[in-house]
Amino acid sequence: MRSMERKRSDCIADALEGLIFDGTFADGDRLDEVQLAARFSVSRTPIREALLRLAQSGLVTQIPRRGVFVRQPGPVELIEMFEVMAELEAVSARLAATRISDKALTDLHTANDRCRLAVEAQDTDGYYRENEQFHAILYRQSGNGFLEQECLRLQRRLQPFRRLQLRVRGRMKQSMLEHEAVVAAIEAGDGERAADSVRRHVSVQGEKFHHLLTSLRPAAE
Amino acid sequence: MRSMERKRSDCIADALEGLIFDGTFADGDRLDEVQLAARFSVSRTPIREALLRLAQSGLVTQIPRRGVFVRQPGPVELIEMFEVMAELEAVSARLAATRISDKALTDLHTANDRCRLAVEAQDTDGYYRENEQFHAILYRQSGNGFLEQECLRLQRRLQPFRRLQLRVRGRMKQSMLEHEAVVAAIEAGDGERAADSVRRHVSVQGEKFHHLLTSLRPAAE
DNA sequence: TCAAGGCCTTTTGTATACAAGAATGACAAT
DNA sequence: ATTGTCATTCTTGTATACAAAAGGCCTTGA
Repeated sequence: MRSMERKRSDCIADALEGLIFDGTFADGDRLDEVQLAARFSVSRTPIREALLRLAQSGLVTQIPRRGVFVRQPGPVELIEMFEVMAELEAVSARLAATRISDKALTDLHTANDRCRLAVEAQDTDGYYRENEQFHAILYRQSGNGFLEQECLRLQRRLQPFRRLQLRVRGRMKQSMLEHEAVVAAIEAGDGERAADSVRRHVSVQGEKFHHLLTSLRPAAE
Repeated sequence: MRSMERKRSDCIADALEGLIFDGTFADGDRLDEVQLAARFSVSRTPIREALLRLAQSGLVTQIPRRGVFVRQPGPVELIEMFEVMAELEAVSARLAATRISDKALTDLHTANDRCRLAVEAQDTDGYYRENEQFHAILYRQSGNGFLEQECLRLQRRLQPFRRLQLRVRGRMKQSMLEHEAVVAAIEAGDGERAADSVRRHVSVQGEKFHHLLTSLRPAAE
């Protein structure tokens, strides 16, 4: 197995991602290299490499000779991202419907059962985790490794927002029902129906989130 | 407008991309930092930043404490990438069919006309350029800026391979016919038909490329 | 008082210096 | 002869030093 050790800059990048996600750094904040260097007790070099990675994944924008700034997607961009996520996942499901293995199908059922348990226990974090697992199986069973990676990438980017919308009352239960529809379609080997189910499932997330946004900021521009 | 100046490391990243695409650096080659620094007459720092960017976009893999190595996608991964490209473009077309503006529709016709001229002139490079323009209009008219960016990103990654498959005899003419079908569907506002046309159009590219690959290496593993 | 220009500070971008890990080669022991 | 171990060396990862550019602030002139 090849070296699993990660560079300091990678750890820092992950840490910064977390700090952005949990709101420590808000949208528009400038990330000062020397401050961060002090905070992590390293020199500017690994900080810069970490920031470069974040810039590539779109979490920050890098304005030459000015600095890097946190860049949270606005409402419009978020809706766009959810739309793309929905389509990517729909493709995954369509492909998975015909390519899925028997074992993976049972895994899918298992994941869904765990989701149900989490719903009954009102365990939002648990539901979030098992839900991710459910979707990850679909990505994997698309039989397209590249598609799988792209799905995971976007899912990761949308993570904090997906999490938020789960807080909407009754959302978890509804989400479960949508899962059932997806599983049924996959089990029937009906690619188009699976795609539609998943697309709707993810689109709803985007809509819920949008609703949440507008209700939180009634007088925003 | 915000600063258009690019850092040296960005230029180097672009240059390295070119060197990888044109085969100067073959698959598996190690990219030595000091050699590259000498070649570009800079220090290791901007080289490292450039390599980091390439690693993020997947052109090279970075093995900690070992170095970075050129990583061209193998046949399997290429097919996977073309499949995803086809689906992304299909989504673009489906959305564009209902969202496209009148002006963009005429632009689409114009781009297609230019493609036709290039075909008649047997101008492969010209066709490639105008074809790109044609597709770019579709991305843009999806009305989803994020989707547009993702399409452009993947298109860029597949660029050298798309170019290759155009060399197949009669491919340009067939490609033109497929374009016509796409335009017709878009004009009719039929999203599903547009999506199917585009999906087929791009899938064919992948298949042609695959055929080209296997014919070039008849005894490969 | 306000505006314009220049200096100074602050911060990024690049170069170099240093440290630590990995590969390679030699040498010894079985 | 082969294998294992140690040391040397080469390369990457990190720290620091230096340069250049952007922004702020003060001064000065109208």
